[in-house]
Amino acid sequence: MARPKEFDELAALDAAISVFRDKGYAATSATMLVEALHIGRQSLYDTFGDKWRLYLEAVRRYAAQETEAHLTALKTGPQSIDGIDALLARVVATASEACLGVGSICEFGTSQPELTTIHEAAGRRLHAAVIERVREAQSEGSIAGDIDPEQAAQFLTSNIAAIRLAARAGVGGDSLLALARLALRGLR
Amino acid sequence: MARPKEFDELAALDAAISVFRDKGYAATSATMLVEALHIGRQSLYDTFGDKWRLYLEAVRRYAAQETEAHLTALKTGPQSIDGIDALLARVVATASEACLGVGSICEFGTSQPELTTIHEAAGRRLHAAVIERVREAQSEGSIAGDIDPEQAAQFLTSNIAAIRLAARAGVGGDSLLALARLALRGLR
DNA sequence: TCCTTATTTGAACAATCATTCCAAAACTGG
DNA sequence: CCAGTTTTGGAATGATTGTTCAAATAAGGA
Repeated sequence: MARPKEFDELAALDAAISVFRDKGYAATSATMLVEALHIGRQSLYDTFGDKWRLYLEAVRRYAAQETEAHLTALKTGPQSIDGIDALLARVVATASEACLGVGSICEFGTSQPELTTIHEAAGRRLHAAVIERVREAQSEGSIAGDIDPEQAAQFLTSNIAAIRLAARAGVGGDSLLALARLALRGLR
Repeated sequence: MARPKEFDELAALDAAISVFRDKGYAATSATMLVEALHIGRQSLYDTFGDKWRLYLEAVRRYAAQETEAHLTALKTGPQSIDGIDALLARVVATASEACLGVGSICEFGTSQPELTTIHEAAGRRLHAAVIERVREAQSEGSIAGDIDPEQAAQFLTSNIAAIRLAARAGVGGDSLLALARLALRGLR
């Protein structure tokens, strides 16, 4: 062995995430990536293959990080509804940065199987956790019992995307908070 | 005067809309546009200027068409709540096609003033109509009186985007309907 | 019918794209 | 200090990008 790896691969991925999240895939050039990751062109291709594979890896990492943060927020509070509330509050608080998940869905829809697989994996994980939390909240009486927990979970995750989209459209923080509050109100 | 125009400019714009709406701006090439619009390259540039101006024109036309359709749906039914219901139902029914508005927001956020202007113009128009309808529904008793009509309107338009985003992510029609129903439930 | 004026068409433009080759520089383990 | 490997930047790849030039085509009005 001689020289070990000189750059942090995960840090480079994070840099890629921040480029892709606000430029999208198509509008991001290899040159932009080289500058943002602070590594040489060849290192980029050696490490990540090509632009598409780097994108997939970035989305994968972003989805994992984001899902983890969501699950952590979900665990908040004495009551289950507090966790759901914390989840939405976190989304509002972080809404100033574009969501790579939303961007990725918008740009590619379900046309790229490799991408869809990533979204579905992260989606299922969050979905299951939200469903469980909704069920608990129902037995605690803070969510109406006549609501299908699965539909409620879909509604919540869908409204998370909606809040982020509204933020990207320029809607202010106060209004985003109102969106979160009304979404919750629908489940009472 | 010599030769009249050989192609329908508005039909060409509609073709441009359908390309941009499912490829996005950056991933759409001039060649793709030429093929989709069924006009020569030069005719395209003579008529629309360049790719960006064509995009702006497409978004403008799409926004106008979509706003009009929304306003029409809003007028439905004996009660005001029926109009709101029809609005959401239409969104669910047409959700299989990508929304150029959502795509445009996702791709550019508020970074392009010319684009933001278009969105805001269409947004204000729909927003005002929804607010009015919400107020009526409140006096008819089908929407809770303690809800701020402005926030309710924002919530509704935001959920319209959410439904379209969910559809783009592959969520089925039944689930989309459930999303619409839960959104409405939040206002009761 | 000829001329004028648009429109269309296809070739050509320079620029940029993602990607690869290559050789020099940088660095660590031995 | 040397060996060996990784990183790096520049040059070059062929393909595609958005855009324009120039000639050909067509349809009024004269």
